[in-house]
Amino acid sequence: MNKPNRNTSFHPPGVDTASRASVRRRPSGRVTIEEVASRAQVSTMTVSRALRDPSLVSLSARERVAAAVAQLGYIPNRAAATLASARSKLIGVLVPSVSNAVFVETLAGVQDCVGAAGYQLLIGNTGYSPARQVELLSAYLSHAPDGFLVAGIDDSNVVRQQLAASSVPLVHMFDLVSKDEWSVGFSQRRAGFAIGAHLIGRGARRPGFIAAQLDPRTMQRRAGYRRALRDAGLDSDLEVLTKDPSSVGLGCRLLRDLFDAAPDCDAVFCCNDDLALGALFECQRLGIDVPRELAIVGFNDLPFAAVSCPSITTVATPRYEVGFQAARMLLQIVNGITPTKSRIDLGFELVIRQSSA
Amino acid sequence: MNKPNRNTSFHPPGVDTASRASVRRRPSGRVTIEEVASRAQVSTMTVSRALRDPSLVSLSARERVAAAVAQLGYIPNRAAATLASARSKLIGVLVPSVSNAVFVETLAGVQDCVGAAGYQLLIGNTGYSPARQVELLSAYLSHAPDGFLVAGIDDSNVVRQQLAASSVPLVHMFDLVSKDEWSVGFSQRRAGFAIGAHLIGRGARRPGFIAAQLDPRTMQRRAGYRRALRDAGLDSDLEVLTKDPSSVGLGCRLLRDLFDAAPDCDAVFCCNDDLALGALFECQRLGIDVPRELAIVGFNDLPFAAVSCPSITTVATPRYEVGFQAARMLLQIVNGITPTKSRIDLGFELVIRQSSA
DNA sequence: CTGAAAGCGCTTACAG
DNA sequence: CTGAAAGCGCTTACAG
Repeated sequence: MNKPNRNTSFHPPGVDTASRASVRRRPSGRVTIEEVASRAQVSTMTVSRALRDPSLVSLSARERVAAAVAQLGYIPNRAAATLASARSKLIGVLVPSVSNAVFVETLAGVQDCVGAAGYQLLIGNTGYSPARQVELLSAYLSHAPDGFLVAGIDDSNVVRQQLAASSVPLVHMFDLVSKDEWSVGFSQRRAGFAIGAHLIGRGARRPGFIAAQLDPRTMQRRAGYRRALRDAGLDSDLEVLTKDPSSVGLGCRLLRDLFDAAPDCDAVFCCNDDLALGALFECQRLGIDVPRELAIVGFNDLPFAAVSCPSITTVATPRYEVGFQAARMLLQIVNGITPTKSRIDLGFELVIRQSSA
Repeated sequence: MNKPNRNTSFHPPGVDTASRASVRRRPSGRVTIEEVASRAQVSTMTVSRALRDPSLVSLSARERVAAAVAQLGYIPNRAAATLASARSKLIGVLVPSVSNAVFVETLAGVQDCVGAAGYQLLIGNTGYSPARQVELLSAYLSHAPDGFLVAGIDDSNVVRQQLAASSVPLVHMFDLVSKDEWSVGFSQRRAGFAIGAHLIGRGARRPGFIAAQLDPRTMQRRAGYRRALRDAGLDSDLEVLTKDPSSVGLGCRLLRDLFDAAPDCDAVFCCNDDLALGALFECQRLGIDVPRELAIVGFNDLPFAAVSCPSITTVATPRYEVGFQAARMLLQIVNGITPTKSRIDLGFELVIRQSSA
């Protein structure tokens, strides 16, 4: 054993390994790279190399290191590695709502992409609030993430400044921003337009729109949808909007409000599938036949939309892919590779089902 | 400016601040505590104290530090703090499925509890796989989390060893384990029993059970449910089980399978609300009247259960509270406070609605 | 392919 | 209330 005594007040007479009395130690109890090195009869540098890139090290050294690591149960200390290398292997992810099924799948895409490369995620819920964005950002910045992946970031003020000042690379998810920034998403506007066009093509004379939260993406869908109606010479002003957070129950309420406002309404575009499901339930309760009396369209294609009764027409969004591709882009940037395109449009697909057949 | 020159190859003649030629620097570009200290005319220790606990520092020092921090845009480097203090302010959270709405709310509870104390979460998806648990655990261990919060951790083998060896405090969520470990949850078994008893009390003669995933918690619900049936002298063997992951669509399929197996089935306990919703949709498609011909009961009380048509009887589970309380318990342990109870049973509530009225 | 030295940016443990 | 010294456990930047 050539490991020095530590953590002991017992000094065997005659043998004083800590002869330089001023040396103080603060042992953390963890096995360090130094212990692995001494056991493997190599320097700490060789252990470090063997662990990060075995090809840099001779076979015999590699084997001795592996054995020592296994015997000692060595686990590298990332805080030390981060401090020394200025690489945290952490990625900050900011989404408006982690409870929203849409972002849950996006996070899965991100996770699947970065996990293999050994990155961990710091996931933050901005709750659509700019103040919260600023808060989270500074909290995350102290962890020195190698990059940021963000959805629905306020496009003005403090947030952008903070980000720019930190010089941490950032990729936008969902929002297709200006070409001098990085982004992966699709056009909410065009998706909204496609829905409007579908309802018109199907013969709707008095379509309505119901929406909650009223975040920018929702408002873009709305703009596209309204454009389609106006292009066809239809009234686009029939809508029930609320800033309340979206839920199935809210869909029930908004559907009722819509019908109260316009009993002749014959189609409704719900800004997301939860609202559409609520609208469908409410129609069942009110005895309104879907789609004969009222066509219903949702947004996102959540799993239940395909199997409800009737099944729900919706727009399938590439949310998993948005997360995956955005993460891939970020990893490229982090590793000094310039992505070929600064803006990736993943498109969407209108899925016509029974609720508007 | 008493800040030494850095990052420059320009050496003004006569003034050589880096006279000791052997000193090499690897500047990260970040503002450091040293720069704040020199600007505030105090030592780095005073800055450190002012930032962590202002009460340890004189008012004037505090003010100068605050001003310097603001002027320089200083952001503390957590990696350095972690290395020096052996406190990472990171908490590892392992759940079976981050896409499951149940765990999403649990994570929200955890977040709300630890966020205020400045902790960040490392969230991992075990996918109900022991191998994945081991993987995630070692990955997280290198970040030296101050504690772990886990749900559905394999109760045998490697996992527990890893955890014990690391001596990182751990609290179990959902599973109420032995009293010499920490846990917050409720009795799945009793909840299952309550459902069985309810269906019997309501007059069910031929109840069935459908379930997916078949994780331990599901099997505990099943055990309680079966016990209730057997206590009442009913057959408890009518069930359709699959290891496939749960979904609304799967609920449709399992309901059909159940009816194919037993056309006289008059009630069904679905192991969760997604399955129950699918079962309800399928009944609507098949023209089966719920609850007259078939009573349906779900589990978890997800938001849609209260507003579907008919609304769905289910068990309201304290999933947010499980996360919050478990996090609270963990924080106490981390801070050296011994929680009064090692096992907190949060209970559950049977919510009877139209689908089994 | 290998290693000795220095440093990353904080906090601990002392000492005043 | 304040500060100088040492150290946390790695990796960078050199040099062989």
